[in-house]
Amino acid sequence: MKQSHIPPFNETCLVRTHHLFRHLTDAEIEKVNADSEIEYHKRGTIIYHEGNRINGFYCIQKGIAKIFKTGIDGKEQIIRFAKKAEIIGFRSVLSKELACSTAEVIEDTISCYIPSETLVELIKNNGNFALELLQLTCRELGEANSFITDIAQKTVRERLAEILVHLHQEFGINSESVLQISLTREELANIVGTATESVIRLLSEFKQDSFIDINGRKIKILNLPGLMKLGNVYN
Amino acid sequence: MKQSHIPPFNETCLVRTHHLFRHLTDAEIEKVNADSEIEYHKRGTIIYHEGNRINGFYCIQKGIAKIFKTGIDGKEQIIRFAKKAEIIGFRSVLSKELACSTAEVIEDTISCYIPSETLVELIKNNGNFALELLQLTCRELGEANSFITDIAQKTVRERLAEILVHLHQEFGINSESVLQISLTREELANIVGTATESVIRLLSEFKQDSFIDINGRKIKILNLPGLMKLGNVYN
DNA sequence: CGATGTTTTGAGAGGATTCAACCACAGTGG
DNA sequence: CCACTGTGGTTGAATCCTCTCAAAACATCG
Repeated sequence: MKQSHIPPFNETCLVRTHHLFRHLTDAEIEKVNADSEIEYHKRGTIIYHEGNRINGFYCIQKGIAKIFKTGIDGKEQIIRFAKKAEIIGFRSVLSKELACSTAEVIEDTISCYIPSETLVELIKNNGNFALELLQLTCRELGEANSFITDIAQKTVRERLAEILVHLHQEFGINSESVLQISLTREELANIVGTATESVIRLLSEFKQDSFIDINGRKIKILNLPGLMKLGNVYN
Repeated sequence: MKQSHIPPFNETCLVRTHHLFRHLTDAEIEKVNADSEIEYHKRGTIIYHEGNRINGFYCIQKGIAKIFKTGIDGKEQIIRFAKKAEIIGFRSVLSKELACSTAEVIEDTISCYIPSETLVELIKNNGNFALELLQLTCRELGEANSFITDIAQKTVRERLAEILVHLHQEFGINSESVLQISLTREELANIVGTATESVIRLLSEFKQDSFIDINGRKIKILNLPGLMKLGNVYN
């Protein structure tokens, strides 16, 4: 529960701008803003930890966090990332279980902490909001199911190619075609579900075949369609 | 969309008895019962098919269905099972996408089809129901995430042992310790995410080590704690 | 400039898949 | 009644993908 104390940020949560909250009334937005707190987290900070109780959820305003579960002998499995306008931690809040994943910052975040009572009240009182949140959860569930199928059926090579495509979709590339998210080889391995060394070997193969170019943690996407084909990604 | 026509079943949906629906008012239950239709499906029947639009969801009253996704070259990946009092298909209904999985009956079912409008109305008008459904979805999402971690990190042997434990938890055993769900070797493989031959080999290893006994599709659980240990299952 | 963490590369071991052949059994039809 | 056919289960052997272990090169940072 470490929370970095950094220069004040004189703004309320940007709730108004979040798709999820678009159905809230002015009064409700008022309430959410009043109940919530801005938090600042630096790279490497844990926002919440697997096994702990959490009494609220977070809406990311800026930065990126990785959400992962810890498996046997401590190996982490990255479930997803959360970036601007996405919410994390609500799953455990709603199912009233202890957090079953850890959220760690990989790019300094500003986030908005909203207590669970506020969330539950919104769900109970605002049907459109409840529906919106349900849809969001269902979409996440659908993605999780797809990932299960992929990880069960595809080879490591296919999965790595697919993950690169997904990262491209989710975080985009800059003017030089470099992925806008910087991950260690180990983190990539922990998404794909493989060993770090395998990721390294495959990345350099992809490089040799001109699908990508690598410069440290900067991955330049040279041939997106090629990667999609490699990863059997259709969409 | 094939629907077996079998002897009439003079009852309304057993909505009242479902945990999920406990917060409905009498009027709402009336409405659900009026809107819904009983359907009978025999083993092998498809309740809904991946890629099709579905305009309602199903509440299983009796029997078992397997929910699976179809991966590369048609190999199926079983995501979960649905038995009495569980609902299927609502995910796609709510996220307004085409069905992204197929539901096939593996033990004759009686189910209750409820149109999506009815569901959406309930969510919008009954906050407690919305919350309940959200919690259900969150729990499913949590399970999916655990499964991702397992499938990514455990060996096939561990996963198979774990699946046997899960099936034991979910479907129980009869007086002779035989699992109350009957699956082909291929179906087992499609849960675990492996080849049919691997399942066969491992099952007979488990048998040799007296964890289980096998008689065709009947799997007798002889040493549950042993299986849990084998599969690194803690709970 | 040590010191620690990350990335690379190599070699060997092993787990899991694939391919192939074979058996058991039930249902079909001549 | 029995050959015929199809599905599900089993076993063996060869192959290959992936992991593990080990060591070295790099990088980053106080």
